[in-house]
Amino acid sequence: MASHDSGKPHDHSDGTHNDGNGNGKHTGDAGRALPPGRGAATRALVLETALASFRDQGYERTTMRGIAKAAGVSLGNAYYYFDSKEHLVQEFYAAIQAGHRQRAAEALRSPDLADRLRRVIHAGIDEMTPYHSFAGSFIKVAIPPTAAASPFSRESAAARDTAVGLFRDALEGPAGPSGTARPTAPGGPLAPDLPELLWLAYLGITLFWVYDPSPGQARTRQLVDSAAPLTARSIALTRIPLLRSVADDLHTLVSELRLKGSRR
Amino acid sequence: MASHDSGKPHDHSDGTHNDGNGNGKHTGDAGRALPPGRGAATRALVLETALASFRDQGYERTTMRGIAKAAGVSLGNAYYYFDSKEHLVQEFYAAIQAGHRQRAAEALRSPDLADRLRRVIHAGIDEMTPYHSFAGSFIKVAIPPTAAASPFSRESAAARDTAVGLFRDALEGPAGPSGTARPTAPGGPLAPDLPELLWLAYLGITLFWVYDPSPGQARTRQLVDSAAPLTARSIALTRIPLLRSVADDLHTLVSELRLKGSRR
DNA sequence: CAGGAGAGTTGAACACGTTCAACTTCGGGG
DNA sequence: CCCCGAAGTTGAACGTGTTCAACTCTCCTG
Repeated sequence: MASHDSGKPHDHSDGTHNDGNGNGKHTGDAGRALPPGRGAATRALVLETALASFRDQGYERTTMRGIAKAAGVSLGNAYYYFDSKEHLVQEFYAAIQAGHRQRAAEALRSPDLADRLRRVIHAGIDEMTPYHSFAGSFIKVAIPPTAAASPFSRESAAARDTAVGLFRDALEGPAGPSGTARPTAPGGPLAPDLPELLWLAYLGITLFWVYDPSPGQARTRQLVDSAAPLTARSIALTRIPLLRSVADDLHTLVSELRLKGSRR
Repeated sequence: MASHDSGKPHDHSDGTHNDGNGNGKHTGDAGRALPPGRGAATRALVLETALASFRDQGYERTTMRGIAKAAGVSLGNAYYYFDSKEHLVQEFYAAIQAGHRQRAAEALRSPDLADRLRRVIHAGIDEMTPYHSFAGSFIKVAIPPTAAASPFSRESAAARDTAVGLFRDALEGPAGPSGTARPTAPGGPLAPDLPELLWLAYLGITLFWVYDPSPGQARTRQLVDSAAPLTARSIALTRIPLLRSVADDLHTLVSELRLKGSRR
């Protein structure tokens, strides 16, 4: 059932890809509310209400009826903009990831690869920390491979690309004075795959974090501190046959998973 | 709410641990139906019906009302024996794990550690394979750390111990002719933790399997074939400082996770 | 044999996520 | 000025997991 993907609100122009502007997330605040879609304000209102509810009630206790009521719209209206509660969670992830990107900006300027990795990952954990108590319920929505909120889903493609790009930047390091070549770009036979592999490892760390019962998730922090320099060192050693073959296996795997993700 | 854990059916003797017989899972078939608890037959009936429904409809499409109807009992009666749909899934996991244990028996007789590991893990995948298409929804129930069906939950303690024991057996290898010392028991500084670590790795492989889109999950099979000998080799190398420190980190982590699991 | 305590069982009822046919609003063409 | 179609909006209704007060049955006690 429901094999056709809808994308309800702005779905004019049947077959085309809707590249132009269509996806007007939210207008500035509440100023001009006409050209970018009259319902954009409503959409933004519902979304903000939902995110706030997620923030201080968690996933389970957040109710579609509650969101609608708090936003002052009808239940059905919330569903007009978001196909499901799960899609709301997807937006939640997107928001977190935008925050991650922002927090990580400074870390990317470090000259040392291990340091960049370490700080980028810590930045992600910083961003997620307020939600740790709800993480268990949130991850439930993201885990099923067929879920829209899955990191591998087609719906998450944009967020995924941004996240992978973040690790690409971390690998490449800061650009020198204008025109200078990057000093620390790591080479190696599987360099093109590294951003995605690091992102995958980051997902693993996130899973670890979800289960981490230590106060303030200190153990996750420690894991990051240990793993970052080790990873940086390993990257320099990908020429060694043993590591090389493991990396090749991982590469093939990631390719297949990517295939799966783009299908749905 | 509902902070008190019930364990409804056979809950006589308030404070004691209920060690004697209490947990009569199912009587033989339908013969004598008196001493082991009059409702044991009903419980078994509901459970079997539920497992069958899981098997050929998956988790989502299986309905508590559907189970009750198919079993010929009322909805509330099903809830009398199983606190929630999730607890039914937990029994499902237990059943799979029992099947795993059985399938793995032969593999444990191999004299080579890598071979034992490989075959034990393959046996587990064999057991799960019929459910791969539903695995996404099943794992959703097991992922939240607070879930009863979580591998780390107190409710899963028995199943967890059995699974860890399976890997302990795989590590120790077959006993020689009666009275002979085991030939291949691996030593090393963190030997006591190895069973649990292997079980943890097995969970990771299971997660991989859930996401594996390759036909027949061939890639998971290949991963197992690659990882098993590599793991066996690594176990012999735990004296090397680098691996040793990683192992120590993992040890502390596992200890903390175990704490978390026993709380709830 | 009467009584009763507890296991076993029932179906109504609740809150939730989701769907849907109908209604309202709005902008532009006749 | 009216009207039309699309965007936006509404609340009822469906099926779900779960809870609960009440009922029946069984067996033991007196």
